[in-house]
Amino acid sequence: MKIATYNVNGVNGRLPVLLRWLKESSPDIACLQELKAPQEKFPEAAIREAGYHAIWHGQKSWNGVAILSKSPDLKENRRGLPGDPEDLHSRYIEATFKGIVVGCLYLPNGNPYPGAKFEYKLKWFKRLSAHAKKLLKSDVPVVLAGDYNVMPTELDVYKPERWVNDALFRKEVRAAFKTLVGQGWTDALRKLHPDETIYTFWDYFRNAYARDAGLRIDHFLLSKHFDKRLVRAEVDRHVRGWEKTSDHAPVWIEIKEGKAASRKARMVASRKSPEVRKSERRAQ
DNA sequence: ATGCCGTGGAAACCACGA
Repeated sequence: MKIATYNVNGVNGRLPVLLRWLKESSPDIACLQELKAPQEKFPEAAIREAGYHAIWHGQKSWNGVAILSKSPDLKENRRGLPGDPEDLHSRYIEATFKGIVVGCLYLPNGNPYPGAKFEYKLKWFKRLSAHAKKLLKSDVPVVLAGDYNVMPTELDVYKPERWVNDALFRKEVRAAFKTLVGQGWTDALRKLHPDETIYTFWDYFRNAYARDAGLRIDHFLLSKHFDKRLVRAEVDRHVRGWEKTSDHAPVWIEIKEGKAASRKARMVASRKSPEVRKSERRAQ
């Protein structure tokens, strides 16, 4: 099973590139970020034509996340993170697919530092960590994929010293990422490529892609259920070289369909919720 | 390394991204 994440930077402006990549890469699941489109302007028909079902949470002008799936067996769990009803940004959508929970996230950029946007980023990070902890506790296989807007270590930045006071690399943000991973998550790309320089983003200017002046900010965090199921983790970096392309490249993982996990998934899927049990007891 | 490019939306410029 192939699961991808791609910050498209405008789903309508990027549609030809997105469709070209979907056809070439053919992921089973694709998490998209930065749709930059209101709910009703998501290009659902074109994406269906390309063979994908979709759930999405749009927003006028900015943000916006979607999960695409070849199979119709994709059930939305939630949109938005719990913990702040005032937060109206479309930055999180979550679904269950074949017994796997897939969280698609677009963590706030946080610049400039210091400032309100940076504080918002840290708060959003805390809410993500709280939710991630609950997901781990549920003991269902979970994939948290998306644009985290964090370079976790110096290996993930072409020139670390230039980024120390940037919201993507500030020590508070790196610490937040470390705390999150410390709950028991696996950084899939790093697990399979421990010492490699890997980038997922290259700035549009200063010829950044040609100079390979990149950042690794798009990540896959996996629950322990995937420890023996993760087969590959790669960046489709050539896509960053296409005409009219996003400043991010797609990132993807390949996982084995493991029998144990399937049994587990079936068990979880058939488990009755406490509410259902309660109402059944009442009915007796 | 300062938004130099790119996107979207509203109004021929501005907000925002990383």
